[in-house]
Amino acid sequence: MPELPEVEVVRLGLAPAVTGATVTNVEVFDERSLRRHDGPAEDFTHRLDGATLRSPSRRGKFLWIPLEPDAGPAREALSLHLGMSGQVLLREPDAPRDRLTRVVIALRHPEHGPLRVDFVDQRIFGSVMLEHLDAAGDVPDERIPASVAHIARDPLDPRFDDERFFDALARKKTVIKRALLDQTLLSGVGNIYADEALWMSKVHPEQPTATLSRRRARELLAAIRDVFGQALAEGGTSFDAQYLNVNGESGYFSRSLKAYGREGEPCLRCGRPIRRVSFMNRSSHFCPHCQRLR
DNA sequence: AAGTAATCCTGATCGC
DNA sequence: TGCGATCAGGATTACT
Repeated sequence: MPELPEVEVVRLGLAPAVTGATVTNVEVFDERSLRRHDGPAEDFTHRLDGATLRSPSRRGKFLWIPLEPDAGPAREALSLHLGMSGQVLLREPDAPRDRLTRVVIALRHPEHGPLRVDFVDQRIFGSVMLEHLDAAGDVPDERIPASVAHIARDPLDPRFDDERFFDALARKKTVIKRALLDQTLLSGVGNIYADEALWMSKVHPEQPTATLSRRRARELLAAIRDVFGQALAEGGTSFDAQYLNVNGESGYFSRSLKAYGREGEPCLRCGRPIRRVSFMNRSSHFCPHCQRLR
């Protein structure tokens, strides 16, 4: 499932294609993908049609493309969240559509000509919407969508405050994996990269956050950045401008996973079998030998 | 404040 | 061959 690296690969792929392009047509094939848009599909279609797009931004797993305003700072953005199974595909204008395409946005770029942005989503947990951009508060001139306001910065954000994150962990009365998945503490981490970062830093997923030493918390945060960077590097190498594959399940990043999905297979450090346990209605994969509760 | 459960969903897979 | 059950879970909301 798409987490920060996958969403960033989408952003990087979209940037040259959409920046400065004008929307020439919008088609909604399944209104459920607009569930989070405040208004009917026609409202979405009419407001987006004719708009000129700016360079896309991202925080955690949230992606948005500001619309060029008549004057002053951008006030509106096209927001996308991939949910569990969302994909964004760049296509030629007359290319066939994937069966699971929910929304199609046709563009004309001043240099590259016409092209299509297809939002494909099997499980429809993802969403597309138009929403307001508001001042972020802590940084002048930074504007973020309303749906992102309550999300913490992600660990690749230069303004992410490491010490503040450690302080929050020390105060929390919960276990570390739950904290990693809490997007208000830090954003961008999902089930797969949580397991990977915990394995890499040898932290047990159910270690209470308050008992994690500052030093181990620091190692864990470094591991998150490592795992993200590695996935980004892989996504970068297999990136194709015509096809932005972000399907994590069959996706390319799975090649280097050390814990997730490896139940019963030998731990790549100690050789003992990786265990899988049920946790928060999902799965945790970890090495019971390397990752001890302390 | 923390944790649980329900909600939103469909395609792939598996047992019978 | 087909059919029902199971699984994959990110974010949000409503409760306890």
